[in-house]
Amino acid sequence: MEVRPIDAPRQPEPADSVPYDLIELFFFAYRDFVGDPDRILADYGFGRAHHRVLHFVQRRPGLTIAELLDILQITKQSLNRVLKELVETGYVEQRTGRQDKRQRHLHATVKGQELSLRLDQLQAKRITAALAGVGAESAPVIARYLAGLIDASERHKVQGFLAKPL
Amino acid sequence: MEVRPIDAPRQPEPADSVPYDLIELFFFAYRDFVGDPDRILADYGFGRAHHRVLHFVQRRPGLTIAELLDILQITKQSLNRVLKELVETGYVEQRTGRQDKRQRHLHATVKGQELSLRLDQLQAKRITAALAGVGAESAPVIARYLAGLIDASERHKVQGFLAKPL
DNA sequence: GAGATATGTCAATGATGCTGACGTAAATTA
DNA sequence: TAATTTACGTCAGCATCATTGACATATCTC
Repeated sequence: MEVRPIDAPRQPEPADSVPYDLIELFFFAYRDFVGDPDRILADYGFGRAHHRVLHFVQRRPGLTIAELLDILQITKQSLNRVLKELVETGYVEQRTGRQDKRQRHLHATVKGQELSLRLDQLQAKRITAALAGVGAESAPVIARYLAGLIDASERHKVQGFLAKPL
Repeated sequence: MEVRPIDAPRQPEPADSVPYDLIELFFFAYRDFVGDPDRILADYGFGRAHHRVLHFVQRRPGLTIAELLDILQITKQSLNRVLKELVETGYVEQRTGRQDKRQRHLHATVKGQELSLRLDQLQAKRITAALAGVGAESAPVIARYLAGLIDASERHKVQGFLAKPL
């Protein structure tokens, strides 16, 4: 009564066109990449979502809610919870827009900058070590590869975003 | 009464040792990388966790529960729910070990292999396109970079895992 | 036979996301 | 000026994926 699965022909037609190693390495690498910050964030009662918000706010002082939503691609309800917590605990500050008073410009406080930098440095350390293993001259190739993985429709926006780090 | 955040000195000491572009590209790339499968999985009532289980079971026929837990690094309670669903819907099959009857050896059914391949091919397509952008000869460098991001304590295990795709 | 091991399961909880609906203030446009 | 749109906030409910802790069962090992 048991349906015998066939273990043999796993790649029916497209032969070995599937780069399984890159797929799996990406999974493992991302898992460990976010693992370091996760452990620290837990001490603050924060999660990965808080890190993302804090990171982008710190990197782009004056960012508006709408811009942040566009970057993170989550709903405003999802953002609101974590952002509210970051504001209430003094890591992020909101300033009403001078030109457009409907907007809220986000800024990391000194406390927020310190935490953000601490977390980013953990990831930087990991990246630097990995780069050292392949030669730092490969950094641009890796950056272009990662950019190539981004949705084509998003790529231009992201690259513009990266271009102006301030 | 308002604490003025300072936007200027964002990198107090370590200057520009933080590779922000690689940090952010990794985030965006991973987000879109898992986005494709996510949309399809939703049609099946599955989530990302189901994909991960199905993928590794398909790649490693005969995998035991303990081995799978070690790969995914989640608790058995977390695994149990998604695995049970995959078994009940006929994507994965469990076979009691012949030598050690306590073990459950996991196998993807034909149906499971088809779904797994379909999802993996989506990611493969994205990877192939990104590789084409940087030149396919860079694949080994990228693979080594990603391996370098993995926890040193895990790296050997993962690389051994990748080596024998069976 | 005792203890360790592999797995399964119940219950409660938390983090992160979602949809839908509604409200308010401010900007824009007719 | 009046109507509409935009930017943001919030309430309520829900889904997924993860957690911890406790306990049960079958099987293997010593």
